[in-house]
Amino acid sequence: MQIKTMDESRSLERPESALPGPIRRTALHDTLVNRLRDMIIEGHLSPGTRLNEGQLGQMLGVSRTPLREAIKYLASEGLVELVPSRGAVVKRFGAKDVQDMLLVLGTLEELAAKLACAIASEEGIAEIRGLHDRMVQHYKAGDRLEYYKLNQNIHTAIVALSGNAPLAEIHAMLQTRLKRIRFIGHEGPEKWAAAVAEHEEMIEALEARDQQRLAAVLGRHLTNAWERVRGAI
Amino acid sequence: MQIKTMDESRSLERPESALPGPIRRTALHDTLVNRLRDMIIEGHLSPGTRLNEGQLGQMLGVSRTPLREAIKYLASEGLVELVPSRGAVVKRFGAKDVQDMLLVLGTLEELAAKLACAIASEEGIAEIRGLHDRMVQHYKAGDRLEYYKLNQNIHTAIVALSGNAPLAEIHAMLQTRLKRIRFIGHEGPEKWAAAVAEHEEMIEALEARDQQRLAAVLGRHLTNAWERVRGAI
DNA sequence: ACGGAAAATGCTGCATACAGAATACAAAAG
DNA sequence: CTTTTGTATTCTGTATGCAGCATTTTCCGT
Repeated sequence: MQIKTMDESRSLERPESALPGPIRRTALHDTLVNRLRDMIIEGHLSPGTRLNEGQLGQMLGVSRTPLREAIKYLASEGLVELVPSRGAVVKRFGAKDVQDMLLVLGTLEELAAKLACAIASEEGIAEIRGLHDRMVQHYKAGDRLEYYKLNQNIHTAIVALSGNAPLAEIHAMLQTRLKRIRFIGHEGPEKWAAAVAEHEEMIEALEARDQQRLAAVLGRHLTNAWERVRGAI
Repeated sequence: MQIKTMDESRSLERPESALPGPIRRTALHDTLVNRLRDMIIEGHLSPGTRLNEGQLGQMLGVSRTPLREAIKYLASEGLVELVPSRGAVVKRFGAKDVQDMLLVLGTLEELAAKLACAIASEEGIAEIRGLHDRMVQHYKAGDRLEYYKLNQNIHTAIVALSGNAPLAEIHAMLQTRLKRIRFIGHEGPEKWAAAVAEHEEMIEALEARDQQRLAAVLGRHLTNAWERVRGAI
């Protein structure tokens, strides 16, 4: 076998058009990945079920080829499991898996908190304060779904403030895996209130750039998250 | 319907898939993923180069379809980047990316160290001691490649001792991304000796189940790793 | 000669087609 | 009635073909 180094394609600098991007050309791949992810997270594809390619492709209006590629992508993300000659099945998480993931997630968020306190811009912090305020409004209105979405966004935004791209990427992956679990965990009013209070403290610590306090409350927040979902598994 | 959880087929020692190998028992997908990974890590596909599907498929003896699926998998792993209408290019890491990844890797290893000290079995620790001793032998023999492999294996094994599967998985992903970088970083004799000494201290701390010391030396080890490779980027 | 537009080439993205494996079902033997 | 075996169907795994986009080359006008 001859493996020769492939000829170097030249610079290939991507246009990197950040903002002016109309949703003009979105590759089908991304669309499929997102739709499949949503179907798994929202429970339309429950854990353990096999992903029938023909059926699923017809349902989504695409052929099997791009669908299979999307499934392989999700497999690497850890949402589905590839079984030889038998296709893909939605991965199921046991209680220990969830606990382990929350532990890692908490550690990553603590790291992100330290970095964010050190280097975040004032605008970035203000943005998170804005997200938080909107989240509180949804909480007062009793809108669980919107609350939930903003909650996730806040955690993601804090990690993004760390300026560490790989950290943000891994955090997003773990959060995605846990979304399905959290989707189930419907905590009672008192625990919900406690979660909101923790968030308030988080924002205050961030605004004060208090690394220790932010890391501590994040750790507590994740521990409590485990308490909230442990019954639902 | 029973779902049996398949065990890891990720072996440490890959049989270095021979060319005429009609090993049709393993799924082609895994084979392709591994071979592409190796080609990227070992530099046969340098960062920035486009992955030409036709050419690569012919080179590897497969058609484009399974190759594309493998590429999508690697994209989710972060080794290649998908550019719409232009295929996949080998991701290039800047100095900051490497530094960021090492920071996350260090944090994860510190977490793993704490867990491992708490729950590892004596056999598990003894096994790592064995790996370490073999590594030292290769060091004394001046065999860089074998030393390097055992070095990676030791870190992987420590993380595995934590008993936290998601942690191990993410750690492996990051380590894979960094393999290409470390493959380049040929440190001089004195730094090499320092690295070995750090490893010796790691093992001692693990055998003593000293969480603080193990976490500390792991952090120092990763910081030094950054010093060793920063020139090569 | 020089600049620019239009044709040409190569590659990706997607759909379809085909072969082999796994499962389900049915019939026959104990 | 249970078990086993042979067959049929469904689904996965892989190959191939075609259309569209990106880039390069060519050719014409100035």
